[in-house]
Amino acid sequence: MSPRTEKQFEEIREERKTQIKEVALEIISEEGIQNSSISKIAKRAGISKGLLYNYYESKEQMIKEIIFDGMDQFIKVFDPDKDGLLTDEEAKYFIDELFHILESNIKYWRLYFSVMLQPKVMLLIQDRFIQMIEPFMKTLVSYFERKGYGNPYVEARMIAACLDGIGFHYIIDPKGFPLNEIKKRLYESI
Amino acid sequence: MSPRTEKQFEEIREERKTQIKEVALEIISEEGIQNSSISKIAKRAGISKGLLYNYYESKEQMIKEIIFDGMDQFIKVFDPDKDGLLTDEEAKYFIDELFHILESNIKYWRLYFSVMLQPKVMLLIQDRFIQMIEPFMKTLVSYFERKGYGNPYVEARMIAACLDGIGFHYIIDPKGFPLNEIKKRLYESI
Amino acid sequence: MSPRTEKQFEEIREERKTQIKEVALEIISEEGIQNSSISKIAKRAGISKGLLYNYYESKEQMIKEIIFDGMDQFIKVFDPDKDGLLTDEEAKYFIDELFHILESNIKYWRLYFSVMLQPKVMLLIQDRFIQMIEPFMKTLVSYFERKGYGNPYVEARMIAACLDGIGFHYIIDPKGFPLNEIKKRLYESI
Amino acid sequence: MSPRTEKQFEEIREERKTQIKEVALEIISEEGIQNSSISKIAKRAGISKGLLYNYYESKEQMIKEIIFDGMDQFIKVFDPDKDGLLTDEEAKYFIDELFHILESNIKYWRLYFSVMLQPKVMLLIQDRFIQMIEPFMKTLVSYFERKGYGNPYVEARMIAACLDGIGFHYIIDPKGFPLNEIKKRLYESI
DNA sequence: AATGAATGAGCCTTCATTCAT
DNA sequence: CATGAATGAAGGCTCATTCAT
Repeated sequence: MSPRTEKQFEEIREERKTQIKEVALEIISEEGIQNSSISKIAKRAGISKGLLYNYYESKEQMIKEIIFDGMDQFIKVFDPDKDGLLTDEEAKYFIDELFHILESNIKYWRLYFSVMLQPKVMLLIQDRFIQMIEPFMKTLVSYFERKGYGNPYVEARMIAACLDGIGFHYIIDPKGFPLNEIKKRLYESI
Repeated sequence: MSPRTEKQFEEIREERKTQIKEVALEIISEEGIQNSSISKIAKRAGISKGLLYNYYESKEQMIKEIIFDGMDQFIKVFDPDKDGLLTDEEAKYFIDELFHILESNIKYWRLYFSVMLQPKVMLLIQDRFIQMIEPFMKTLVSYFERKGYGNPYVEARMIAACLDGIGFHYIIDPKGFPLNEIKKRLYESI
Repeated sequence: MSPRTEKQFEEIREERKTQIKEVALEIISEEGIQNSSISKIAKRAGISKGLLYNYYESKEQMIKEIIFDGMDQFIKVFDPDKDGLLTDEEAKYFIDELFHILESNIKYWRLYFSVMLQPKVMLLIQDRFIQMIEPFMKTLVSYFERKGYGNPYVEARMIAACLDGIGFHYIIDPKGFPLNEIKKRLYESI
Repeated sequence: MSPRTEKQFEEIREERKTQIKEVALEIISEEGIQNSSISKIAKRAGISKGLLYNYYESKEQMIKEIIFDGMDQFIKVFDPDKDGLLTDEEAKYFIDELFHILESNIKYWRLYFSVMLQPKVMLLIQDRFIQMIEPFMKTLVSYFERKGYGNPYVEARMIAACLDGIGFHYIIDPKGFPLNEIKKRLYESI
């Protein structure tokens, strides 16, 4: 049994952090950011408050990391080859994936919308957010350009808004919202 | 000095309530419901915390009243003759008005989205909300039925989601979002 | 119609004050001193808070007056001819009257015991209280002296304590406490 | 430094809880339940308000625990062999003990009387109180029955009331009240 | 690495009292 | 005499964060 290398420690640390984030996201999605106390999170994660602060310097930081994780996931599915060109196939793939993420991760999206509505919190993640959203918009615009739309920029903002609207309505009413039909309906629009 | 008449008191009350509601809405739109403390609201309104409770029996009640005010405004502009039939003209009028309200009342819409995301707050207004949204959806569905859409219900949910998405994007980025172009773009879709 | 004399004004004032005191005592006996806000009292008395302060300079003063009123009532029935001599007849009369006061004025006695338990409040009424209780005790002692008791002072303190105990138990459990039988039982002891 | 063991934490908790209860009882006995704020208690105990809530989930709970502690003490001394039969010897022992408890724990008895007078607080402890007082009364009644009293129930209520009266007068005036003589006087009555 | 006791600022709310009218 | 709007201090409670062990 050789002593654990630094890398192994790092891995263990990351695993722990991920576990904590999962618990935190769960609680936040159940009760909102403000009602999710560090105490609750630590307790459900099975660790002490003190230890939690060993992993995250503050509640704010922890939430930031959770949000960033979600963003990363989003970036992965959009324009996967990062060539800035969205083929028809990639567009369909993107929508499929987006709806998949939405469905499989309601908790995250509740947090996402919550954060967007709190300017003070938004400030914390703004840079990263823009960094995520910009290539997305550019690619979309160029996509609609190639499709020959009169005002591709407006079209891009329109589709982006609609996608958020769909996400919003889905998380508000996950059982009632006809997510699949909406997805099919979307195929026709793009 | 004779005491103030009942009418004078009534006037004072109305003015104060309105003033408080305005300040509260402003702060809520800046910081979210949870971060808007009674202290902050009272301070910005230039009154004591105690006085606020002279006008609203609780923070909850205050928020409820603010939300209801906004709902009333919304109800007024949709299907104004309340016949359940949305003519093409009325549809256009509705969109115009909706965008107008949106533009002139960003603060309220921030509150609206905040509320939607907080089940606890939603509970407070659920009844009134359903009462507002149901005829809206019914009318929309019948509108798309008459237009010959294959799945009018999905179409209605789609448009509702998109409208919310547009609102959402607008309040997040009021300066950058091309509201007018989006409006025109919407005319074509309906 | 001659203008009201000062005396008449004084009478009206006294009537009002009495009415307020009655309401106050009622509320206090229902909810305790602390939970009886000036607002509630004024509202139930049908006047404004401001006016109440016209009659009493503070809540404390008002309560003081209510307590003093009760004491006066008590003094009246004990040794009515104020000769310091308690005849057997007067003793019986006193007990009768005491039990009558107790029964007909539970509200007051709740307040009385409450006040006795709050040293800070007691301080306010101490002087008057001693002034009331001293002749009572003296008379009692001399009564038991004449009866030939070995330790008349102890006997007096004993009976005084028991009377308070009876009052206490009665107000705690007015329906269950056998007040009449206890009264008869008392006749035998004196 | 290794973290504290569970046992160490338990010890700290026990000590703190006891310390808090002592201070709370002291303040309550000085100012009554309603005037004893958590602030005052925490301040005199030399801890922060927040910490108090680490030990008691509410002011109510804290008071409940304090009251129950006192009740337990009382139950111990009455009819110690729990056979429901009070011998003459046990009766004397009980009185001795009762007076001893009274003398050594004035603060608690102030609380006891306070609680009796506050229906809201009484509700919290009613069950436990009845459970305590019922066997006491039953035993008393049967005691007087065996002694051949005409109305043993009335006699029991009478003695109970007198005992409370004595307690009441003692806590109101601990220095002046002739507790020892009263005790001797009581021996004769039973 | 790990614990949870401890802090302190802040939250919502209540209420005796004052004061312009 | 009469009103109730307005104040300000205090009350019960919560919670992110720190720290001795």
